[in-house]
Amino acid sequence: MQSKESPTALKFLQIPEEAKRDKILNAAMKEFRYGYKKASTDAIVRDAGISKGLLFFYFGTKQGIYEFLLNYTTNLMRSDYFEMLNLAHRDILEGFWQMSLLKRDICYRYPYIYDFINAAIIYKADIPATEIAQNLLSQQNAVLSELYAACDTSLFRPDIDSQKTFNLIYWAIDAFFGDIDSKIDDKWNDENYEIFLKELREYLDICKRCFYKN
Amino acid sequence: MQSKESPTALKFLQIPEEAKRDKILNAAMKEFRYGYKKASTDAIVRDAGISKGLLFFYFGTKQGIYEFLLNYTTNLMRSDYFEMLNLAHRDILEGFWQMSLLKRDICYRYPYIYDFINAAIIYKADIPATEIAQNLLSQQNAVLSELYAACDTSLFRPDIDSQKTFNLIYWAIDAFFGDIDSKIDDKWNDENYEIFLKELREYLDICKRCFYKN
DNA sequence: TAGCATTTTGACTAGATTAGTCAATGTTGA
DNA sequence: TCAACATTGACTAATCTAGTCAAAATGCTA
Repeated sequence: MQSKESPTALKFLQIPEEAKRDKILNAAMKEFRYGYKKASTDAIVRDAGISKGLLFFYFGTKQGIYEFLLNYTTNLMRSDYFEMLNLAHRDILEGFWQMSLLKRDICYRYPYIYDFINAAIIYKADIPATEIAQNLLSQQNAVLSELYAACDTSLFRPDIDSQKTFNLIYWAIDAFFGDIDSKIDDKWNDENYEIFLKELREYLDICKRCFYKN
Repeated sequence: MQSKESPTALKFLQIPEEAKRDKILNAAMKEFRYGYKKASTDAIVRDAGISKGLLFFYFGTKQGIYEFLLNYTTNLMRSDYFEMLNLAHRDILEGFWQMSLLKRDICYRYPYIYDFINAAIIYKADIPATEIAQNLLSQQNAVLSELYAACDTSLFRPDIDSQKTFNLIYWAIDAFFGDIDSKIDDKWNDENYEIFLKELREYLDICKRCFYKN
């Protein structure tokens, strides 16, 4: 009853060990970081520690891997962003704080997920299944707009353009993540988690003091 | 008297037309954007509009191209940063303003130079001639430290850590550049130059009002 | 005009890499 | 013991790789 071509990569989803699944996903995200064409399936299997045959047993084709990855990451981000939007106070700094916690969790599990998603957006030229990538892009932009719309800008200093204030806060957090990422080689672990949270909180406090009323 | 192996790519520097030189440099930077191994010399010549033979006539080997590029960009950045440090007022916002003007000029001429340099720093693993790349990295870090050292932090609000204030300003400018880059497809031209300057100035003014005394 | 040096070409090579296959082997549970 | 499934890795044909080189184009001098 089960077709040979498995468009939803059923076989892959049936792997019982989550750790193995994630190892394959991470290897694939890492390799697709620079777009579709430059990625090598040999490199993926080498990195994931599985055989060539198994990868194609799971996904059928290279394009199959890529499309599964696009869907997987899109859904992951979508559910997390929705959660964030629900949690978010109208105080945008609290919203960003929640988002940062989610982002940190995602990056801990999938260190290359943002690289992968950015590549999908930037290098759409050499990528198949563009509709999905396009969706992803508009979705990402939509989240920022929604956040801004939900944000109580009356908390901001009245003498400064609130969209620009919003951008400055967003950029600060984004750059802080980038800075941390470049400093940590083995990416995230539990001991630098606390340091990270403490420092991030300090930056958010500065933003509050500088960009908010009083 | 002239050796067959030309380590300094003399032949290339002797090209009279600057436009042709830049076209080759840009094609190479674009292709080396993801590190050394993933770059294809075929792609470079295709993009630069020259023949395969000519590229190797200029640079000898693929590694020759890469090393020349590393040297070229390092020197370019070094001279510009030195100029900036001289120009920089002790008011860091004015220093960043000068830096932004230089950066814009560089990106106008070499759209992929920052991608190239970042790749050299991040993916040092797959790159030959690591000493040069290492130099580049420490140089880049040194510039930020020098800027901070030269900066008159007494202009900042006294109730906020001045290193963090410095970082926030730097990050804002950096993210602003990134944001502009992602919006402009054909990168820079003369008409969006004015818009860019105006908006950047606005962000710097906000920084002044929020992070400086009074 | 001829003649020489320099610049430029692109077809060519040998070797590496590519996505994808498949018969064989390992593993599981009943 | 056996059958269903998971996993392997050597293998292929096609493409891509860095680098070569004889030939052609161009510029320069006289």
